[in-house]
Amino acid sequence: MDNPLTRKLQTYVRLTGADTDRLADALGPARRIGARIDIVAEGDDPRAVNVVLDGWAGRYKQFADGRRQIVSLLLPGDTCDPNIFLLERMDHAIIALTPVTLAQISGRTMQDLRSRSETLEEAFHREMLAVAAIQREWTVSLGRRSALERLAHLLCELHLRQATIGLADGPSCPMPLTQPDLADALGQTSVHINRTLQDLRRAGLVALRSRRLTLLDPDRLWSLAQFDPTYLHHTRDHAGAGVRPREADPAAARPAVRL
Amino acid sequence: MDNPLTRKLQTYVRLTGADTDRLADALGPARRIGARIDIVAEGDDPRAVNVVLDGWAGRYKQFADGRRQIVSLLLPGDTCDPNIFLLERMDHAIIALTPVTLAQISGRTMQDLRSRSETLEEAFHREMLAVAAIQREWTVSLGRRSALERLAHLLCELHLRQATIGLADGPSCPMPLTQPDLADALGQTSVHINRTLQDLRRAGLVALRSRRLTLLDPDRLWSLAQFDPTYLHHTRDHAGAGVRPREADPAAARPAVRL
DNA sequence: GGTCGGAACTAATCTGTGTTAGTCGCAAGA
DNA sequence: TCTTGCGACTAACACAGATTAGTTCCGACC
Repeated sequence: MDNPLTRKLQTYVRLTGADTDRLADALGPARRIGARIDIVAEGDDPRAVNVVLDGWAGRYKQFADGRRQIVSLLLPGDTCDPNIFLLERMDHAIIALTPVTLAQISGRTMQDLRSRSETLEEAFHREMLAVAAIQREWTVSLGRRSALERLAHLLCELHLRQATIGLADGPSCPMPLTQPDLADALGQTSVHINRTLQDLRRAGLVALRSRRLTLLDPDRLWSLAQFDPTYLHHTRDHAGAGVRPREADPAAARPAVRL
Repeated sequence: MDNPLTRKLQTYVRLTGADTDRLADALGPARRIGARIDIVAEGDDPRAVNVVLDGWAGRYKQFADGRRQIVSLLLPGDTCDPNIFLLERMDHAIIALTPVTLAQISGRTMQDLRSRSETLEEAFHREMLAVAAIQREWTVSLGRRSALERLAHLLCELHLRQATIGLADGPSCPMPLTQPDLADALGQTSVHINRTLQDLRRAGLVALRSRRLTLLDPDRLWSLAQFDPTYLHHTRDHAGAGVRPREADPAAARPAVRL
């Protein structure tokens, strides 16, 4: 009953006890997957919906010449798309970025769940909308944000997404991505990620060590990243977990923070 | 009955006459919107689902300092998300990139449509999956593709998406985007778009004038872009419309085409 | 407790793309 | 017909970030 998927969906709608029971029953047995192992390969026929219970995973596409782009991150409570079983072939792969615990929900069960509960149906729809919005925000980052803004924005997003499901401890939270992982997510090289991270540290905005992130000055970080959490579409209030900066100044034609 | 939305959904599932009739009835009266006008503004409460019947629109986000990123393109038959009415606030705006004809489906009607027909329900779900896949592919383009590959890839995508709904004429199709539009979609400047376009022309790969695109050498263009149409997830066969190159050589560790 | 491999970090150099500042052509309106 | 404005196009120069080639650090495993 207290699994991250339930907590996640609770941020969109108020689930009844019956809903959470059904959800818990729907989850298959937990599976452990080691770090750096593909959970799903490109070209697979996706038979079931995978739910991340613990650890981080990432969707990615890789070119023949080795270039790789991580296209989204799956944190605890995230699913590899509630409708994925409708497709015949995965167009991308999913890798465990840390050791990961997964549960599966079969396509059949998923359809049952949604047809039995309007609330769950709505929750999954909202979840899909939120995922789409995150993907759009990544597109914006890769297209128009500088290295510094891009990294700052991602760190804001990851902190908030974790705070929402109770995984943040005030201004700090897990951040198990390596610098090469960050590079593949942000469309850069690990060398440049390192430089940019140093800049953020030197500016006193974040601390990041032993896989743990602390937002030292959330206000200035949000402002630098022009981070507007609206896009995460959490309707019920969990956001920020004590780290909600005041409204950004809309008059600022440039990020308020420079380094 | 022969509207682009129907044609689009037909690429995913086989719709019955009853389905297409219901769809046609669901569409509200057509609305004309002039080029460069916002169809939906950021912050709006989305009451209904907009469907593009004619013309091109684009989702975008704009920063206070003027930087703009077009996050996706809406072609005829595309909807601004079948579930959008669940949200309270648009996190991005939608602009008419050409004069556009729209129809609306209210949230209520949309829910009716889907609850009355399993097939329509599945069609809309598949449509959402395809849209998500396109968004991921854009993320890959912005993150890891060079200017040349990026532009080539987008042109392939736009040609194929139009071919699918019967808007392409063999290897050529409408392409009403201006170079500044392309720049905002590809995360670049119009100056560089122009340079890159000249390169593609000089290589004899495409012709683009008076808002019309012709793929002069689709095989080499697909190969340059490493374009793999799987991600569009059209299960029924409309793709290519006579311009389907043979399978790309998976052994090629580098794009086969250089300039 | 050593060694091994990958992640963190640094520095020098290179380059793809941005910036700035134009010209030209064309289509819409006055 | 003349203007106006925007899109297509070009050139010179600047710079953010890539590339290459390391060294150091740390944790996992023998």
